[in-house]
Amino acid sequence: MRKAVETAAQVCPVEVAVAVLGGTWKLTIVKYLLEGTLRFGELGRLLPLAGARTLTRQLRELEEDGVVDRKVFAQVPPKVEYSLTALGRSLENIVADLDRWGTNYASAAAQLGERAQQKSG
Amino acid sequence: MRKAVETAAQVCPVEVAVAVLGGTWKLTIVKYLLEGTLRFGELGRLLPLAGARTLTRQLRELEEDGVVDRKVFAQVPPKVEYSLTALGRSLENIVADLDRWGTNYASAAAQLGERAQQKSG
DNA sequence: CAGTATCCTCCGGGATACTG
DNA sequence: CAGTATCCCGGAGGATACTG
Repeated sequence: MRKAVETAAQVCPVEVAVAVLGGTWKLTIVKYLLEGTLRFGELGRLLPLAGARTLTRQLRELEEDGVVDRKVFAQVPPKVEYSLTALGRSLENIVADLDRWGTNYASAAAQLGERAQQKSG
Repeated sequence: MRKAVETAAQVCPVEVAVAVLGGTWKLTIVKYLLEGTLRFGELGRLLPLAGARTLTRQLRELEEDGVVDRKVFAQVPPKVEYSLTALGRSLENIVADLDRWGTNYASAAAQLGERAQQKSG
């Protein structure tokens, strides 16, 4: 259990959830993996803005937190497959809800933004 | 719209959700506000680990992102009330799900931890 | 009471170069 | 292909002192 998660556990269960899932790219990774196993390079192409080092770390943390499973094939060229654990799959509804909320938020925020512009402009 | 949120919007709706809700304390604040309006000091007492400066910033960001509403009473001693906007209230189910997931995670992680201990110890 | 101002530290995340 | 090593920067979050 990572330190951030332990601290969160002292506070509130929802805080635990954000400690595990809150990193940049993490929930998007989970969202993609919900559709099936992916190799490292495939994830990289799906997330063009994420660097290899960052992507690696996010995946390692998700692995350490028991959300994703990492399978290394001992071959040349190397091949590593990422998939969700049962814990990861249990996020399906939450991810779908957050996706809807985020979509809705984007349009709502666009209107907030317009009003803010009228205030300041 | 905060920069972090804008960046997230370029990536995926779920990333937007974590950009808005991902800060330390934020979802816990929302969880408490779902039960009713709270004053600044009350939130502070509910979150003893959060400093005043941090709490203030989280609340301001939530306000800027249209999740919470801040109402200042022009009186001495000062009084400020925080409540959820419609956007904030729309998080009710998500917060409940994350709370359940976090609770379940804590017990599942305890067992992962035991196994990890057996590996490394 | 509800903050602000100032300073500080830690670490997430990115850029680049290199490797088994 | 799937990383690691190294360096760097910005920003989140905390401690303390002060204020309208």
